[in-house]
Amino acid sequence: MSIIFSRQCEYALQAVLYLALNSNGKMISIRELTNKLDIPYHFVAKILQDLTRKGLLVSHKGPSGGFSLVAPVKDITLLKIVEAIDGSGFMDNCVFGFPSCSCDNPCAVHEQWDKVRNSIHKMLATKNILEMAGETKKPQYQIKE
Amino acid sequence: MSIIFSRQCEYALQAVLYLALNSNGKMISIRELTNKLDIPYHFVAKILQDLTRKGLLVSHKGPSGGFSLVAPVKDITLLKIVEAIDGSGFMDNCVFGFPSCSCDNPCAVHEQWDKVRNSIHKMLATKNILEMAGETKKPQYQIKE
DNA sequence: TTTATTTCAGATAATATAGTCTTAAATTAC
DNA sequence: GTAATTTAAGACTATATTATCTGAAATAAA
Ligand code: FES
Ligand code: FES
Repeated sequence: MSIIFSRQCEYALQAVLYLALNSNGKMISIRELTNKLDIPYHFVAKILQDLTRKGLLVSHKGPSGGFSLVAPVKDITLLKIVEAIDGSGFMDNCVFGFPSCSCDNPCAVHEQWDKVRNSIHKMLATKNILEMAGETKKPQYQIKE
Repeated sequence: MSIIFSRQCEYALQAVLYLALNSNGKMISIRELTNKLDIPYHFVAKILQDLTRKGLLVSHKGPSGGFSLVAPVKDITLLKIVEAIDGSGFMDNCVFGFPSCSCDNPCAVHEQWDKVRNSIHKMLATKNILEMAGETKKPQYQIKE
């Protein structure tokens, strides 16, 4: 688990990136996806269903069914996926866990943390999924045959 | 819970900062500390014992006993506390949760994440606890009479 | 129409994290 | 020495997160 996201969220990110890279028109099944990425079938199934309900994916049942990204891929950023799973405000809390995080009564690292927050936000929000896909060099995503 | 640390770790940070601000030679009891910070007594007790075993705090039993920071306060950074609780390598993982995080086969945000990592490291490692204490403006730490 | 494939939904189990309770041991103050 | 205070340690409970299992519903292909 990365320090910033839940497992669910990580799986969501991996899956969406896989869809962006490997679905050329066709749909991709949970089976293929979880096999390739080596992540748990049923658990990920639930996550994909969730993302579908939230309008980020489309699904289709039956043979040759599966999941794919919704049409306007350019609008999908990592941030949208993260917010769909971990909720917006996933970065609003104080590093020390103090009840409130504000400039009025800051903790010792509030100012620096604010900069880190901005960096993370930029990291998640500036590129869309297709652009992300191009920059990924993970063996799991090597398109085969 | 902040996105980067466990509850345990947050409590540890809060507690150590409290000790830095409020112990003027004397020891501070778990009771006082957890009351002031409004955090769970027994749970925090265990954390403080842990930090004591790891040499960051000293403890003393009996009336007027309690905890205080070890002598060379200048050497104690947030990073040391975090590493004592969440372990070192708490920041080594890939944002996407991919099995390995390296420059050889980077994910789409690896490069940017590396910068964030450095910022966080700097945030935790550059100032010692006493310096931190001075910059904190939380009502919980208002020193009373 | 039948069969195979696939998502969908809900129940259940396993694990990790957070938090509590109880008793013992040490120490101080009287 | 006795009583009060405080940390130490271990068992226990609660909650959240992660993961699995089962069966139903939809769909496509034969
Ligand atoms: S108050 Fe601590 S990060 Fe904002
Ligand atoms: S490979 Fe993803 S952050 Fe390094």
